[in-house]
Amino acid sequence: MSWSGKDGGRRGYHHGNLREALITAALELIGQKGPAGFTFAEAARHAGVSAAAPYRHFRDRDALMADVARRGFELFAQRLEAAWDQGRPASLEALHRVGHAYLAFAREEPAYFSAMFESGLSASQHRELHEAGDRAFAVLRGACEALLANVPAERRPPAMMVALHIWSLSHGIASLFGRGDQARRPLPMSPEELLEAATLIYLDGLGVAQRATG
Amino acid sequence: MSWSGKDGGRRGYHHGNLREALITAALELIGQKGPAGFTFAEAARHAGVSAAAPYRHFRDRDALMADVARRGFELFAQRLEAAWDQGRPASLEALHRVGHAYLAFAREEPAYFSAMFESGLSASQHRELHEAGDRAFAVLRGACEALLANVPAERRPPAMMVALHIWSLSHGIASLFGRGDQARRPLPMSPEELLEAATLIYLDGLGVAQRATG
DNA sequence: TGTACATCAGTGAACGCGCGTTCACTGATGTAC
DNA sequence: TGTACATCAGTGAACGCGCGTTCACTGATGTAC
Repeated sequence: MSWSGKDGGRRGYHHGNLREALITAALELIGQKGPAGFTFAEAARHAGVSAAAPYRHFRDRDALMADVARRGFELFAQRLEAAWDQGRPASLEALHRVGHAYLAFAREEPAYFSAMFESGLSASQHRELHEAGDRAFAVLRGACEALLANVPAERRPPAMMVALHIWSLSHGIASLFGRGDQARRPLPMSPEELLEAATLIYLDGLGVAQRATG
Repeated sequence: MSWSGKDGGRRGYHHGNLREALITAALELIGQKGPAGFTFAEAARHAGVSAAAPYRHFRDRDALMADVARRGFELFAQRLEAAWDQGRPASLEALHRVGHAYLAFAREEPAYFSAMFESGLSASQHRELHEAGDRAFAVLRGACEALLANVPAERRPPAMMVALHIWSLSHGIASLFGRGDQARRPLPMSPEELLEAATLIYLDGLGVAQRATG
């Protein structure tokens, strides 16, 4: 039974919250079988509803997938934002927390992660999806700006570039080693350690690590 | 017509090279519609052959996909190896070439790239796939060892870690920005520039950039 | 408070479709003698 | 060189299946008066 309710029986002819139930079902299926192994019909079955019912809420399978991905990006942005916690107590420490949050999201929410990055949806065709992705990136970018704030202007690297570098690094580690559904390759160290070490070395190369800790 | 032959007609009852033709068809289909949008039946149709014919060459769809991915890793390793060119004329320059080759592969061979990294095949279940992936990584690892050779032993970082860092960075950039099939997000600089800058900064942080150029 | 009515959110039957898979078969190819 | 035979690599028909989608329908809910 996928729909909520204490008594274990449908409350009536109407489901009550089918839209949410379909999204939950989609997440379960994507988590189990990857973004390809999820069909409109099976999501309906999971929600305990006829195959025609989902059409009241989503135009087609892609629309449902896009909504899952959008929610994923929003949850992702929230998690990163919470980890950043306005850069307290120090921006470097907070940036490490953001990196951990990135990896934690990939590990704990593999279904969202798949829908966001591997579902084959083109962000250009789904405006809200694109915007939600931008909001998540903006958190990382804001963090990098704060981190660089103490660097003298004449030798301050562009925050945009730094944010792209750290995003790419985090994403690469998450994709290659940090997935929850299947450990892709064994590592001599944890993904978290790998990311933290790389971040430190990179910031050292920028010459901002020491300052950022102060 | 997918099978080779000058006259444009099947040479006879036998295809002659169906195995290759199926792999070519799979690559076309994956390139067009992603790793999910490829079926055994459609690959057969592309090869101009009945739906039952592929079973003479592959146990099932997954076996064909795994073979595509394995070939992808082997081609990938060759490209990286050629780009490295034994570290000539200097290891840093050669390492940049390897990075460019990584991005070029993702852009020019999106079908292979998808099959290798996004097809949902578990490397643990396909030994040859795992081994082929290791051979590709070994090229990068060898490059990092050469790059670090001039660093005094007491402050030399582990080549394994450096290779993992650079692989992750390259893979992240390729996944997020460098795909040939769909430009995922606009960038203020090219993926190549982004990767090259990150590599330089990172190596600077390791304290090996200057030595490596010499 | 009750009633009539509009709207909403489901049902379930039906359809065409393509896929995966099996099967007995047969044309083509290679080889032993 | 010819012939018999084994093996290989295809065919094409058939099957069950699940999916996507449409449709007229109907039970449930909300609201105007």
